[in-house]
Amino acid sequence: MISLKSLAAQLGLSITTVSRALAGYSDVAASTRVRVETAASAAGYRPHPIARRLKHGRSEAVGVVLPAEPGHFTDPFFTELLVGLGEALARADLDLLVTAARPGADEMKVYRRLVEGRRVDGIVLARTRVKDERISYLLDRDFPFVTHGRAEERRAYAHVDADGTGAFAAATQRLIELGHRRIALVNAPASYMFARHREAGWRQALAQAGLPEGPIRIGEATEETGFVLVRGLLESKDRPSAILCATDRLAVGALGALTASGVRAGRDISVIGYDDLPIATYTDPPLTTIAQPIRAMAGRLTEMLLARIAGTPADGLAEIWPAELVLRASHGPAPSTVSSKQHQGGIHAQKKEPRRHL
Amino acid sequence: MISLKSLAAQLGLSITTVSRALAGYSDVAASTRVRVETAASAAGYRPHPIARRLKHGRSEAVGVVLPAEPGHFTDPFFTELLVGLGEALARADLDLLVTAARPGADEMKVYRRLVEGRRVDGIVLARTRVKDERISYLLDRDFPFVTHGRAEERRAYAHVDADGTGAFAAATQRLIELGHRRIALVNAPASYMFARHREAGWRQALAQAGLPEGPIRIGEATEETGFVLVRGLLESKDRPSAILCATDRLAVGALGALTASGVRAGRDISVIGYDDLPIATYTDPPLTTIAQPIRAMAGRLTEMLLARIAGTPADGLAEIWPAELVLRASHGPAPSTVSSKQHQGGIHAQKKEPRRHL
DNA sequence: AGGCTTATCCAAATCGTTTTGAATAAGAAC
DNA sequence: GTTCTTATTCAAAACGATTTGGATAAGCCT
Repeated sequence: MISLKSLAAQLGLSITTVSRALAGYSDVAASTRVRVETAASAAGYRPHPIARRLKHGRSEAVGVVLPAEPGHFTDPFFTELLVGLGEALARADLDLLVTAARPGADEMKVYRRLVEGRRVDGIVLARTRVKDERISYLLDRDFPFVTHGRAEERRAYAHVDADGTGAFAAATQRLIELGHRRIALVNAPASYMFARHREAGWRQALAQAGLPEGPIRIGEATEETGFVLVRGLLESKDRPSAILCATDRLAVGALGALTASGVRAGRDISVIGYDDLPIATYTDPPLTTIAQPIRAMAGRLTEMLLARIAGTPADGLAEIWPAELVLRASHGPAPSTVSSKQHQGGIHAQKKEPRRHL
Repeated sequence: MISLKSLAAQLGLSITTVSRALAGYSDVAASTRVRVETAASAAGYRPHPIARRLKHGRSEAVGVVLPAEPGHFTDPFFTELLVGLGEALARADLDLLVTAARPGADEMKVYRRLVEGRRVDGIVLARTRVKDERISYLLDRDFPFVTHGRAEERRAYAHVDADGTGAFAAATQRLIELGHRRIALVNAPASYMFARHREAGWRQALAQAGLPEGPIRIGEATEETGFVLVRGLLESKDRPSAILCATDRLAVGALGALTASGVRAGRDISVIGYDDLPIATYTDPPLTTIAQPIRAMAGRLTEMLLARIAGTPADGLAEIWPAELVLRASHGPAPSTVSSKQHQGGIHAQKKEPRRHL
């Protein structure tokens, strides 16, 4: 509310001295510094952020663009990332600017507005795509940014990603050990890098076991898609005994489709998801899934972004974090082997081995 | 990238003229205006937002504070609100500033930072509480804000809310019509205004039917709470035949508890939620719940906030919107009456009466 | 021709900081 | 007593826009 000018007038000092006293410069007498500091805190003085930003040529803000699909709710993954970023950025005294844009035509306009309108000092990208126009645009402009996820891009860019390939390979391998021979993949569109990684993990484990690839179905990562795709899978002739879903939302829809068809999830058909949403514990049966520490990753992304803004080159800033397989009851032994083998995994999995790292 | 100064120099005009030409003032010759406009668009000139903000004394931003519970994911309701606000604000060329704060001690500090640090021109509040410190603080300061939800506050404040009372009364009444006599309420903490409203609706319908109040259980609005509370309810001596849950997340936990106890939801015990999250269609059974048009409400909230920022008094700015009961299969006739009466509602409810307004 | 509009342009002030480059005074060194 | 440090303070110039209050010149009227 009070400005530096009035504070200076009130103290009988120049604006310069007051400013420098508060900024901790050594060229102001200790006695005046104390006098200024007490007056400042008494008056509740805070430097006007906008004036400081103008002077410094920085916006002290970081941008995130939420994908605003017309009908759908936003993925909880995004919110979680947002909270993590918000907390970490607040510590660095940076604002988090959130925009919503429907992916497609509008989207790049929104990014251009942020960058060319100098509204933010840096950008956080998520849900990266294989050929990600946003990444090439920001690299071209040499604008600081970090991504959650990777992309096909030869130039270096700062990123943190979960090892979706490793996680899905481990999940697939576990299903194979449980006797499953036809393991389907319900995936998000191949344009998303995370979909590609998870698919690679699935393929890798199948190949390693010498198994043929199970059926693949692809659609947007929503519950509805999961429902529709799995319903189709149940009717197909190469009906799988296990289904890997690229996200928990797909898995929830998958469980719904199984239930609607009278198929017992975790017994007749195993389902594994990815994200470990809070819902996953309370589906019927509880969903076996893969967890990534989103908030911690958001913290690391923030550190990287601050470094990039400060001028650090992107070269070394790349980390792949392990993702954790969370065993619950939506998976179990393949039906054909259930009589011969001891029941492992399945409904008791959670008790026996509550959480295990990859 | 280019400043007004350099653009003016390039054109051989003064800064003033260029500025006024672009702002559309009448005191610049038509010919110069065209010349300026073409040069500006050729150079890709955009006024530096920070400079404009400093000059205008506005921050051109609106703040929202996300509740960042340490362990839990953020409620999808909030994200949906965020997306709606983001879209509407972008149209008004305002930034949306998102901060995360754990409710409690930190929280007011965050709001004070936004207000006293002049970081935003207005604030959007959600999940209002009965005695809401945030509201009284903002009113005391005469700072523009709008709320999703109401509070106990005699002064006027701009708000949009759903008629949770009406919706829960209608839901309860429907359960009563289906023969339920003991209808429990699994509620969020009474400090939340939405919890109080929904409870009032439940009470109202019970009183109107001359029924005694069923058991009440209260806890934070998470799946886990719903699970724990409903498990307790099943063991209690006054076990209900229907459970109203204040949110879908509670309802999801409730369904989990029923399943874990071998109780058939929608047949043995009816469950109704509130929010119509995407998950609600895919629970087993699909969840009967109440939907509010969050994005549209966010749009209206934005309009109100813009008006408040422009100086409109808060007096007339108050709207209660109807909420829609979405009939699915998690509710049905009370078990004791199922043999005598025709099966109505229940699993077929969705087909017979897919969506009905209150 | 002198006065009055009208049209067009611009210098300078302002928003609230930060920072550069002195200016001043006091004490130390000669 | 002069010069040189050192300590302390401040005026003024930025940052990039908007806006006030002229200034200038041309056209019109009497």
